[in-house]
Amino acid sequence: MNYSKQREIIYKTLADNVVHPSAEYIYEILKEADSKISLATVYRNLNKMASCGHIKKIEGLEDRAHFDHNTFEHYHFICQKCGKIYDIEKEVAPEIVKKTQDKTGFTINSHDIVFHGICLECKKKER
Amino acid sequence: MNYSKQREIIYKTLADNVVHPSAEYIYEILKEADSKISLATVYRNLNKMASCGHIKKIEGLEDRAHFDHNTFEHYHFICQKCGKIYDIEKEVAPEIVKKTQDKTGFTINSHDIVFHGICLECKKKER
DNA sequence: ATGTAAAGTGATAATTGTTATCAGTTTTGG
DNA sequence: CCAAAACTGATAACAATTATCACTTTACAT
Repeated sequence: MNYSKQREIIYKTLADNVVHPSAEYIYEILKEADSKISLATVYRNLNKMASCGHIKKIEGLEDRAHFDHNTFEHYHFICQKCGKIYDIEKEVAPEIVKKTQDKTGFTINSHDIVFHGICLECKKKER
Repeated sequence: MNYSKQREIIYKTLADNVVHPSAEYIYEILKEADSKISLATVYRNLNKMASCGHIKKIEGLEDRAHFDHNTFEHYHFICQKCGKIYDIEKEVAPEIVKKTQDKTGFTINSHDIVFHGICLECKKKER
């Protein structure tokens, strides 16, 4: 994989964002910063970085995919009210890979956990 | 929700299938059995049944959604070789909801776990 | 430095899974 | 049996993502 200026700014934009942005969102941010980048380039590079493990692709949330520069093993929570995505630490499911491999005999290369519910902020607002 | 013949055969087709079919797959099976059903009807009814909890929608696998008539809480494993989807029992992640709620203060309404890897059958073939 | 092959880009067309629309049909309860 | 609500098939529309392609950059051997 060769170096590319575009890939670099895409990664930086991803890493600087506290949120877990979608491809479109990153594209909009870069457009505002008057970069002449193409949406296709954003998709291309996010996918490329995801498939080589440099970033993480979060699928199965709504309709769009989101990306995460945090490659530590962790999970995600999406608020059904505000749509915000939160990180959940892996300790909530200890030894889940070992247990599943032992039980099934399958080889597990990766796993994803997504929680749906209402976040604290939205719970406070509800009252 | 009114009765409909189409919904009934869609549910039967889903329940009779060991696999976790997609909407398209169910549509093909019904077409072969010379039903004049429409693809839109298949989608409509799968989604309707999913949202009332009669069946389960499995999202975030590849690009298409899959459906499961097994509504017991359980997880899924998708084989990266053959694409087959297997059920994983919930015991691999005990108390995951309670732990996550305690840790975050969020309210969790649902959660999904998807494993990716190689199933036993494909592992045997590899040798 | 320079030439060349491989990799990357922007612009946009194409694809794909899914949903919306709508005129006509079926179901339901009084 | 009748009206209102729900449902259907056919197909258009949609939205996210990917493919295409002519052109530009990058890497690196000479």
